[in-house]
Amino acid sequence: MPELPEVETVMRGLAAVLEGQVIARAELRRPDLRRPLPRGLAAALTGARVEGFRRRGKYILMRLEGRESLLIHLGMSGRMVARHRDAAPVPRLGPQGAASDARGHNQPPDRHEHLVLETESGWRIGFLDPRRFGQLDLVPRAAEDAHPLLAGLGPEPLSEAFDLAALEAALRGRRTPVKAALMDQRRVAGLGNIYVSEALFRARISPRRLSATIPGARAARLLPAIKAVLREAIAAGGSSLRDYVRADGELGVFQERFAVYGRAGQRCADCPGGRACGGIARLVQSGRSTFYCPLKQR
DNA sequence: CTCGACTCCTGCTGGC
DNA sequence: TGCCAGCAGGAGTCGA
Repeated sequence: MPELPEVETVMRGLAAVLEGQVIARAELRRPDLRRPLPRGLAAALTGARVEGFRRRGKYILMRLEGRESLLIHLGMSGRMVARHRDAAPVPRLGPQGAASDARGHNQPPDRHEHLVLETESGWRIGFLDPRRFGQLDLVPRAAEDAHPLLAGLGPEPLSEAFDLAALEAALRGRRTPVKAALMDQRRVAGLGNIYVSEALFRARISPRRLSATIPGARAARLLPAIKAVLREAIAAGGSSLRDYVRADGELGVFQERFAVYGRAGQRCADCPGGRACGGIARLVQSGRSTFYCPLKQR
């Protein structure tokens, strides 16, 4: 589910309620997600003060007072939901993210809520992940970036270090479609299926074009396209399609500004006049849907 | 090394 | 109405 903008938004929501707070209680409700969770996870969280957060690619790092950080990956369907004990009941999310009228009280615990944190100040944070593609781990603070899940990640696309030379280096010489190269977290960290499609549309580059042919003028268009679409999506609170909600329960709204993602058959924005635009096309690459305008993207 | 195919898991949607 | 194939924002593993 979540790509960099959604992860960034979730992290900010968590920081707003957890920074400086002490975790009074931590309950792990199952021993594994896709993989076994570290033993002692709940014990390590209980009683710890949360010092701060940072994001690396699609991973969130929650720094605990002491020697460890909690590493969080939301996978496809992971959500973090923060609620204060004094708040009014929050309606359950139904299909399409629509709120049902179910009352918050006396509901059975959500069977997909795998970790629950409660702070001394009354906040309750649930980690929910129906598909269980997410990951949680404890990582020594002194060597966060050496964690196996983080060590191989490519540059942060919104960092200054991610400049034209860095993008070209990531794409140069690769004989795979540029779509796949940009999805590869070892090349650039944080892009996923939505924002790759959107960035390629903005840069007028076909997702089928070989990565090796991008360096040069095309990379010069692609770099600002990547940065802009990510920045705009963060400003919009991410994109809410199915599972994703912000930690505060609000929905992101960037999905309303998708130019191509999920819009097969529709006309793309300001397609050149004269020739008939066949509309936005959908194709499958590496088993994932790609959306693009065959006329504008070359 | 590099690739695509397959796999993990649950839930929703759309077509019959 | 009910059933079921297909699809979903991710990423590790495997074999060619």
